[in-house]
Amino acid sequence: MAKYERIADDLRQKILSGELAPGARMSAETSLTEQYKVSLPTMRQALGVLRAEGLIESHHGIGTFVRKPRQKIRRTTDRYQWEKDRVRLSDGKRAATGATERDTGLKFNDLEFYAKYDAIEADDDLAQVFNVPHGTKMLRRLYRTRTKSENSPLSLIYSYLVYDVVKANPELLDEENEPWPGGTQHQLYTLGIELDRIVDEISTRPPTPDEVEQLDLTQGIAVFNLRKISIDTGDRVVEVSNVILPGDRTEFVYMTKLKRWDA
Amino acid sequence: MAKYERIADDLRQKILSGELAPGARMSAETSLTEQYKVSLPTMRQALGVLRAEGLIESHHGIGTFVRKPRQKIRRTTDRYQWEKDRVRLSDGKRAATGATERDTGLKFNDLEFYAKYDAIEADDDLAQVFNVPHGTKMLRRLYRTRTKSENSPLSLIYSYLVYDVVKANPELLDEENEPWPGGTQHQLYTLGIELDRIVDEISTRPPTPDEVEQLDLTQGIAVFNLRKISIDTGDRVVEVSNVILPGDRTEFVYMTKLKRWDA
DNA sequence: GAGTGGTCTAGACCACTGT
DNA sequence: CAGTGGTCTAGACCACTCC
Repeated sequence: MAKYERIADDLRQKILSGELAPGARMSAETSLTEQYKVSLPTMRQALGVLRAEGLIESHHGIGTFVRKPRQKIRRTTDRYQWEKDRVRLSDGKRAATGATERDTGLKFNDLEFYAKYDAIEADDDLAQVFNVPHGTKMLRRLYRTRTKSENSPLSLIYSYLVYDVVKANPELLDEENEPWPGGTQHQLYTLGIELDRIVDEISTRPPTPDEVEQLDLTQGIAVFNLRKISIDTGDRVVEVSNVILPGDRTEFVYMTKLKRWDA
Repeated sequence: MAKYERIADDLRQKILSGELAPGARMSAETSLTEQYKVSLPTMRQALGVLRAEGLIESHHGIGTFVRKPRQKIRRTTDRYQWEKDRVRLSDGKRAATGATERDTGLKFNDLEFYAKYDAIEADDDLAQVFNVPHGTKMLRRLYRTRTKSENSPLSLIYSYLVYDVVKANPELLDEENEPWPGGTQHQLYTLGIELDRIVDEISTRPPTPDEVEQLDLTQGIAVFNLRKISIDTGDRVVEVSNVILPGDRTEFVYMTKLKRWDA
């Protein structure tokens, strides 16, 4: 077994056993090289292994620390029905709280919303999902929600709608109207659209360099890619969202109710 | 910007643009050091970045290759109802095909099953999920399914049942009876248990060194951790599975049907 | 300024694969 | 055997953070 693996194993065991507690500062790299009697690059390779496993994180000029488990965001299956039930409530009640607050347990005032709209032409992928011709004009909406306290972004959302459908209500074309009380389901409601079902496709992949920066990830932490497809009562795809969620903070919970056997 | 980042950016662009096609063999490291006029460790650092992004993979003694996108396993929401519907079919029909074949599109004969049973005492986590005392005797079942063609494992499954519940049917205590036609839902049926609902909790994390080996992953590829909780018609937790799935091959699809607004 | 992690080098040797 | 990637060293310099 390689030296760096032995060192990584040793340090991993110390972390998992609690000898090195979450949040604890580790010895400096130069000091560790003396302890383990190896060269600096070898020591750094060992630490790189633990970093990729999400066990430690290093901060330039400060030190290397044992990583604390992060607060999970639970995204549950009943979220969508909850949103639908709220669509026809009064404006005030809808504005009081949103789905993000529900997932995180945070308050409206803890969060900072950012939205940006633009128009694009449907690429092959979008054209296929929406079942519209390639090049169809689409409204693309970009959302970012950050917590004020930690200044940590919760997700990156890219939402797509067919432009000609949306323009029936010009208020929906203006990003200044975000955050919209009641969210997308209420926005669609103003167009006379009722949702029949929502399909979630969940995959995971390594983050792009851009996402590492935007979501404040450390090396080795994957992202969830959630594609959410909303289908209306006429079996038409009316909205598609790509939601990028940090893998270390997110948990999905889906409940499948089964039919009873006939008596 | 650091040298290794410039090199990684350059190679990444070549891969994404298709100049380096999927499956293509890259120049040897020593050759790349000459091209980019850097030292070997720096070159290796650049390649390490791309490896962590899942774009390339290296094989000792052979070379470094552009990674091909892998065939996805789709795990859909209607899988559980499909399993339940099959529980009361004849033995022959149940034996003909299983849920794994359904997810992957493979045939029974393409797959190699492995099961190992043992008895353990419930730790805090299991005791809480099952709502039984700490230390309760549990049947732990370990499953591995591999494709014969690729010899690539599809998942690692750890399934837990309360021992005293299972022992009513001694056949369920013997791993030699696996693969059991109709799977866990049919096994529970022989105990007189009918499932009411199944809750899936999905999270993602970096693989442990053991999982990297078992699932044939490369550095930087996360795993899905699916905790599947089966609840019977008496609101009792009857089975819990932890399923470890390779992040680069798996996609979850969940459909949420919404109630209609009152007319 | 002192201490930390981040980058980089030139060169050595080893381990694995295929011929 | 030749060619490949994997490991390791000793030492240098830089960039960042805190005091």
